Amino acid sequence: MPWEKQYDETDVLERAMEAFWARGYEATSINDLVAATGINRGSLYAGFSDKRSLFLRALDHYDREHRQTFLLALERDHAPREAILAAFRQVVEACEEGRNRKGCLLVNTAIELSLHDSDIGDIVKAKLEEVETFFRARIEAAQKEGTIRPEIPAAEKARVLFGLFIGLRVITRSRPDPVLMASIVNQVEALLD
Amino acid sequence: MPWEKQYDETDVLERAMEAFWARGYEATSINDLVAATGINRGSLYAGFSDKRSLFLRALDHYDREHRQTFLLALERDHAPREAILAAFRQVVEACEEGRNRKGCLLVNTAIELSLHDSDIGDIVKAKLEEVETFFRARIEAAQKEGTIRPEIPAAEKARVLFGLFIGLRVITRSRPDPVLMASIVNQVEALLD
DNA sequence: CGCCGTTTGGAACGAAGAGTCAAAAACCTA
DNA sequence: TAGGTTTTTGACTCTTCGTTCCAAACGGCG
Repeated sequence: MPWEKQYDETDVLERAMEAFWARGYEATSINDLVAATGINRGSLYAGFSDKRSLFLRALDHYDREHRQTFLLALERDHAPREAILAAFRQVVEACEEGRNRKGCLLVNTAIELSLHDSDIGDIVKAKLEEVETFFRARIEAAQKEGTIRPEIPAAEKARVLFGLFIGLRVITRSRPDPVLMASIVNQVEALLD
Repeated sequence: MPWEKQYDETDVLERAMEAFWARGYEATSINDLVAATGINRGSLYAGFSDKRSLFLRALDHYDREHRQTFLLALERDHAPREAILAAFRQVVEACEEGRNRKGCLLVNTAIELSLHDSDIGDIVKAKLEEVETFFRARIEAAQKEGTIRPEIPAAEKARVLFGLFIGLRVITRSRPDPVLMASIVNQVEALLD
């Protein structure tokens, strides 16, 4: 019967994701992916069909292991209002400590591929909408709790936070200036008052 | 003596810029550029050295003809406070009319190339800082005029507007939802009160 | 008119791109 | 231990990439 693959699929996806995240889709060659994942060219094709399919899997991996994990952790560890603040603060923190200067793979992909690959565009759009939904849900929960004023329009504010968050992710990749990032975090606090 | 070039350099730069703007640097091949500009491969190399140099020139052309022209027109045609609002409104308008779904070349480039090409990174950073400066200068002018309250910290607010503006430009390229964009414009009004 | 230096156009180059294939290696079952 | 199946491997194809080169076309100046 079939025997087990020599590589761990999740491991390969993680490394491929890192490569795409760092350089983007077009600038990452199959050779780069072979080097990054450590498995052979043929095994890559046998296991993941082609470059685009691998990218799709890597993007999905990113969404689950980063975007979703990130938001769930915030939801779990913080009160609703603080969760929103923590989302911004943690991104800034990771950037300043050099842990993440690559921005957000979903945002990077939105810019690189959304316009010309509508399948990917739809995926990215759907996943990013969940970020907006996260903000809205936290605002509504905070309003129930009494930590955000009830007359604030949750959906509208969530959209603004979403826009500001996207801006911040671009900034972390291209101009990680602490002063600039601090101003944005401050504004988030103000937005919730 | 040498005779005049058969093509208009500015014209070629404009078309090359459009190509890079639509697809990004890596995804635009020399063949694409030959097709887009209408001039021959050899003439492209004779006139612009190589792909990267042509991109640099196209980026500079974008900065002058779009970013700078855009901001100067706002400064000329609007009162300080309204100029800020108009900046956001005009971007949304152009997007909704389908005139510009390509986002901003500087923002797109910030994400695609800033991290791995520091020359380009520096240029993009400098040009984008002028957007932030525009916001700050308009706020300060409005404060002198009395149309924005003097106790608002101009530099800090300008940084927030800058972040929100970047977010909006990403959104115009990847998820041009009128409701989403309207919320952002509304928030800008609120920010200036 | 004929020379000179540029521009032009397209063929041609080597390198690198994505993707394929067949033989060897590896594991599981018997 | 031997057979059957699947993964692994790296050499291979074919295309496209960015770039170069050179002969032909051209316009101004003597």
